[in-house]
Amino acid sequence: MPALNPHISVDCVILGFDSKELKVLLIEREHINGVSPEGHKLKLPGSLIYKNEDLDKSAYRTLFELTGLRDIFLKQFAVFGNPNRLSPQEDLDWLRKTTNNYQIDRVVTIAYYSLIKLTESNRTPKTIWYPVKNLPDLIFDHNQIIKKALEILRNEIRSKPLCFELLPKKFTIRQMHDVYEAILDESFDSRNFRKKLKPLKFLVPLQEKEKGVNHKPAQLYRFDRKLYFKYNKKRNGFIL
Amino acid sequence: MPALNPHISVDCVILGFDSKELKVLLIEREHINGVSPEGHKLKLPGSLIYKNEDLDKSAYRTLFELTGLRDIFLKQFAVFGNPNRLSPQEDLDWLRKTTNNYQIDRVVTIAYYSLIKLTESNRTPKTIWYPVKNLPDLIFDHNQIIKKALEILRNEIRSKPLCFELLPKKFTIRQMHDVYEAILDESFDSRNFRKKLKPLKFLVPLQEKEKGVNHKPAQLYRFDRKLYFKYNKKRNGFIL
DNA sequence: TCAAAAGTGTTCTGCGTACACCCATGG
DNA sequence: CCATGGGTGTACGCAGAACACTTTTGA
Repeated sequence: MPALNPHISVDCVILGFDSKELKVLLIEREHINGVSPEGHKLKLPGSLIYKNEDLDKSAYRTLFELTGLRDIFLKQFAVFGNPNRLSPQEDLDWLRKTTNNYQIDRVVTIAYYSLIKLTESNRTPKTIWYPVKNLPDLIFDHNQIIKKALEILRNEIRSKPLCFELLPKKFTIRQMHDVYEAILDESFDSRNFRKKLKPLKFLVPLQEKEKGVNHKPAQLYRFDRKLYFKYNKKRNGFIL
Repeated sequence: MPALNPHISVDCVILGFDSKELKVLLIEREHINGVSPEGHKLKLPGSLIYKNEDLDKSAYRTLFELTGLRDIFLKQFAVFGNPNRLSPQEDLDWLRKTTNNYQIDRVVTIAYYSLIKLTESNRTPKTIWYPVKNLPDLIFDHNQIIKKALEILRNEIRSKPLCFELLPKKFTIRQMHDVYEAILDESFDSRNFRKKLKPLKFLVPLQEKEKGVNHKPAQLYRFDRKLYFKYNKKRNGFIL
């Protein structure tokens, strides 16, 4: 294993949508000598970077190691560098014990966020998906990191095609609608919402409809990224 | 002097407006033993942080020490952590020589941007204001940092009251207009521009007009920050 | 036949945009 | 009296917002 850089870490705020609400991926603080520290505190997936590792690479690696997730979009969104962020003392003690050979003093963390669709397949034993409303107390400043991620997401989702990260490849208009409502915590008239989507050429209707629902089955669409970049080079606001 | 943390630095992209174009504050790379290194390379004001120093504090301190500027708004906007960013070798050699007692290996830098009005008073001997178009080659990845700062600024200035940072306390509509044109590199119809500003209650007209100009003197305004926050809590787009 | 969501159109209002002329001042 | 920018108003088109009913399916 390469040497760690004990001054800099990455933390990932992975947000998922289960067709109802927005959830964040948390993991249990690793046990020390097989014993769980008091309180079973939860944390974001994250770790110290390696000495010669690019920050983005480190974020992808960490996420994969801790959750098995890979090939998902990750975006750096903020830095948390308060000299006292490794508190309370109990949390710092835990960190020191789980990184044996390093003298941990102060760690500046680079925070990333990501969006993924939530299916049974990413509910591994290691990962806990927690609704973003009413989170429990997390380790260090992780509550604050999530809060900031949500603020940034709410701004970016209005002008970038982020919602497709939260949806399956084939999706219905209703699903898009629900994503926007869940993230922005605001409700949208479905007729007006559809009207806005109609002219968007990068929403390609498929020769396929929803199945096995006890109501009129909805048209399925896919997102065409190429068309998006072709027609939206200058576009400022995407939806709403 | 407190101990430095040789792993983390801050760099400040200070943008100024001289009523014509946007300029960025650069400083000369410090001399080594009184001898200027070859090429007289320029750099952003920035330095390593102290061991126990908050990142924002460090940015304010650094800026003050290197340029004499204080009490200006500074905002963290990105992190640059490429393991090879301290290149070319010549630049790294220079950095090592000017921070004698520290072993510099890899430095992750936290970048801040700021906006100020450009007057004779901030043109100190130490500072060089360089038009952001056609910058020379700067040290390390500083060209890239400035490019990113401009991208972010161009987005933020549309939805936040940043333009007032670039203007004197008393300003005319024309001056605001020029700021937007300079930053967004786009031209605006002056009648429509004024029309958009009319309803904004936080633009308070003063009992005072421009003086000493050889044309009809313009109304002076001030920006009322309290009114801004009162009326714009939910407002999404500010101008344009 | 019922429940549940899909899908469709019109009207009104407000905002962005295009565009031309007279006004006040200093030189 | 001239040059320079300050300051004003109107008409058009598009886009957002409000709002109700018919359709298709599974149970």
